[in-house]
Amino acid sequence: MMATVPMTVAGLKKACSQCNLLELCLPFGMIDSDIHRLDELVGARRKIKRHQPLYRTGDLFEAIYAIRIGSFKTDVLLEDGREQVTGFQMTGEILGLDGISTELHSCNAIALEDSEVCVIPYAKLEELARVIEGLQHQFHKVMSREIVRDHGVMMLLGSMRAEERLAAFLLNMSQRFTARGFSASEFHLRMTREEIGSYLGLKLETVSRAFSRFQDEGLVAVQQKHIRILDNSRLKKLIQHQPSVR
Amino acid sequence: MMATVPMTVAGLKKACSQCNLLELCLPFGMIDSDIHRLDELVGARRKIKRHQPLYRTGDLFEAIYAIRIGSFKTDVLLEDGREQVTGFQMTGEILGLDGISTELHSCNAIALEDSEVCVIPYAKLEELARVIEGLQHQFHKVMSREIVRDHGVMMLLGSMRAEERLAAFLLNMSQRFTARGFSASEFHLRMTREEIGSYLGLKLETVSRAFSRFQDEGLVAVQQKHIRILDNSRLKKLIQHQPSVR
DNA sequence: CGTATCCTTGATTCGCTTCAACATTAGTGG
DNA sequence: CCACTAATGTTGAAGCGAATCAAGGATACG
Repeated sequence: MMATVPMTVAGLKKACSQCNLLELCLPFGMIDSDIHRLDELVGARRKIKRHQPLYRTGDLFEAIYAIRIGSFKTDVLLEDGREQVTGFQMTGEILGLDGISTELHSCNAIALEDSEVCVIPYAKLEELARVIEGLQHQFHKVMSREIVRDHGVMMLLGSMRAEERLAAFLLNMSQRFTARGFSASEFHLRMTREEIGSYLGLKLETVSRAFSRFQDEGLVAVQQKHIRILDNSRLKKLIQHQPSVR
Repeated sequence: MMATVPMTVAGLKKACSQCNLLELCLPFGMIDSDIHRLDELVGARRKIKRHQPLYRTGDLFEAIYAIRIGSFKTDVLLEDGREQVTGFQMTGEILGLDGISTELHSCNAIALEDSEVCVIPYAKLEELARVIEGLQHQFHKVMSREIVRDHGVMMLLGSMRAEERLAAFLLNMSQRFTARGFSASEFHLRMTREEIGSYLGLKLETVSRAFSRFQDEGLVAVQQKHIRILDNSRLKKLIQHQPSVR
């Protein structure tokens, strides 16, 4: 039942200890000697083509995934067809934590571009986490970080206006690109206006209009999916400033 | 630094193995022999008066909490004063998971009524989870469940209309009261209209109006905080039905 | 290179918010 | 125990922000 993971999928090359995403991924903060012990944890790699699912709602939960290359969105669908994007994930981030609770995945994870993930069999993770203190602690931190992130999105959806939401989204993307060694001020969004809108609780037209207004006001330069942030500090102010001074 | 927890606060009476909240709380699903080993985990009890915080944003994270008596809200505050309620918690539910990620709490947990919690020192929890497989697994499930719950709230905030949100909220409360052996159709809300509104991303007036409309249509009987659900199935339909059939 | 997808922009509509007044309940102290 | 007062809840009218409907334009992908 818990046999060795097949080595066919993408070959079992080097694992965590050789990976350049260390500072972003699960092993972040672990000591070197522990990280070497992780190499046995990552079973195989899996390539996912653009627009293809890594997993779907209802799929049996067996592993979590660390993104090596590319990016994903996660979404939840309502019976009547409404979609809510619950997050966008970039390299080094972990997918699949939703499945632990019921042993079935509770959302869809869709690749936004051709991507590759490390498959981390969950049973093996729990086993190793019982032996490697640092791994246990890091894993808990990853889950907790996801909870904190979700609270931030609730704040966004529940209390912010359209332009504030988009500003928060852009600053968040910028910060995450920076953490990956890319430019903080210039980047390429992998998702459509509709997906951004779904994530922010807005319609795609509203997202488009907000982009245009930001452009008019010299906050950002927008050319389709290519974004250049021109005035970071004014974007930040936008988030915290009440519209009316009351 | 990690000395024994003082036994003064509320005395160290019997712990998990004697508790009647087993099926709802952390030990859910664990085998009896393991549950007995949990008794050393729960350090002390702590009483929190109505409107008082169990912890606040920025507080050092040292423990998670299981609610024994009463109920709480968690919220996040923005610099400009805006509040987002991120959840309401009832007996058996776990508070404080947000603190693991940075070792500082990232939200406020406020008692909605006079309440009592079991203090679970986090260091001790990690330690025990390395030895008791069932505890490890249960703890992970609790965290994952929180993530899944948060995704549900995002769906609510991002994709639903005011009446759908309130219907979803009422059904959720009903289901949780049921799980605690209370009536599914009649219960007392501990939170104000403003707090419900903050949670649902609505103003208190909108919540009040939605309640009134539900009452007019015979879905529920509302008398301030006392709620009686009259037509459960119609409430459920409300959530899934698109307003327009297109 | 052609076509489907994605994006932008305008006009109008609609749902929720805001502002305001009043009603009710809960909490406090005499 | 009752009177008083603050907190909470209800309801109406008007305003506004985002959704909807609609058309045209740019891009990217097969």
